[in-house]
Amino acid sequence: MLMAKSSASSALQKELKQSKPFRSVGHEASVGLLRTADVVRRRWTETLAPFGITVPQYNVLRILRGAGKEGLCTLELAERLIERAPGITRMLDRLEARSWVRRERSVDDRREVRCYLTTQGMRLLARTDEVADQADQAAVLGLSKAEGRELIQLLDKVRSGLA
Amino acid sequence: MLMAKSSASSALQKELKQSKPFRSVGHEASVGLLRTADVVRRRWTETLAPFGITVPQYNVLRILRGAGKEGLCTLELAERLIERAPGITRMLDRLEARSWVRRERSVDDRREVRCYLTTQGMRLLARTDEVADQADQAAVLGLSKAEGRELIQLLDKVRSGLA
DNA sequence: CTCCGATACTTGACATATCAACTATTGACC
DNA sequence: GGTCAATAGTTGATATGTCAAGTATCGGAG
Repeated sequence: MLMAKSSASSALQKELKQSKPFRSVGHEASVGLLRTADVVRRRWTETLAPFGITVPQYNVLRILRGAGKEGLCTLELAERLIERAPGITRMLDRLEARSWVRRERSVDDRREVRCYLTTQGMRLLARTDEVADQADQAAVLGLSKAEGRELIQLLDKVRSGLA
Repeated sequence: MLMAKSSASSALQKELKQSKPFRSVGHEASVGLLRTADVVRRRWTETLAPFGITVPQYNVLRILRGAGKEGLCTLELAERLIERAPGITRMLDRLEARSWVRRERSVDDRREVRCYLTTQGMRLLARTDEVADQADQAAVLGLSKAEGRELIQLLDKVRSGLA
């Protein structure tokens, strides 16, 4: 037989209303990745909106919850968020102003600023847990559990290839 | 046998220095997706920096190139970028100031603003084409061609599940 | 102890995104 | 023809990211 399906104009190509097919597998994967992440991020944004926090703020709070009593310093937070320090400083300013985070100079090394989740911050996170689970499930709604695992592994490979 | 590997603390879990495993496949996929997109975006940002344009600007220019002589109106651009109009207006302000884009009121419907790529804009894009291909390839460096296609399909499913 | 390079932020300036509110048109209904 | 809701954009305010430049502190060499 000549062909089973070849490149019968992909789903993404239609979404973008492109007349031409993608230049390469790499290009389509790249565009698809950014676009899918935008969709997932948007869903998370909606999920968190009722609580008055943004997605990056939520990530910071969750990381601090994971850090426990010892807290984390600003640059450690930046590193885990794959982000530059300036943005973190300003986000922490806002989170501290709303009493979800507490900061203080480290005694050991006075250059460091250690950050902790406050009790109020913990209460806020606790309230989000239920809807957060729902948003997670929504992200893989179209996938079987096996496909979900497959996706996770492919994403791992993409990141390690770019490292 | 008891188990082959179970959830032997995932790659992502280590990247994030998390002591606890992810709550669910959905959660890990969700986090992995956002994180991988950040990495890919960063690579694109570096690739485009020498040309003095950002990733969103590059996307707008490419969409306008694809639109050809008829151009596109602001909201059509917004729709293809999965983004709100306000951001587009301001980005177009900057692109027009740099002479890569031209805008004019539509004659048919004076509410619309039609946007076109200028000759200078085309020249700029032409110069980026080579490195753009390289960045695309880098994104799937860790993947075989078959895995690349697999990833594309899984991402399609995620988006259609969230639609 | 002092100087000096490295480290850990912080601040300023600009590009992106988002929401809400406002202006200009359009098109449909009466 | 006039009213009015819907459509297309723009503008203002806030949050996020990024780079470049500045401040405070640390740690080691002399």
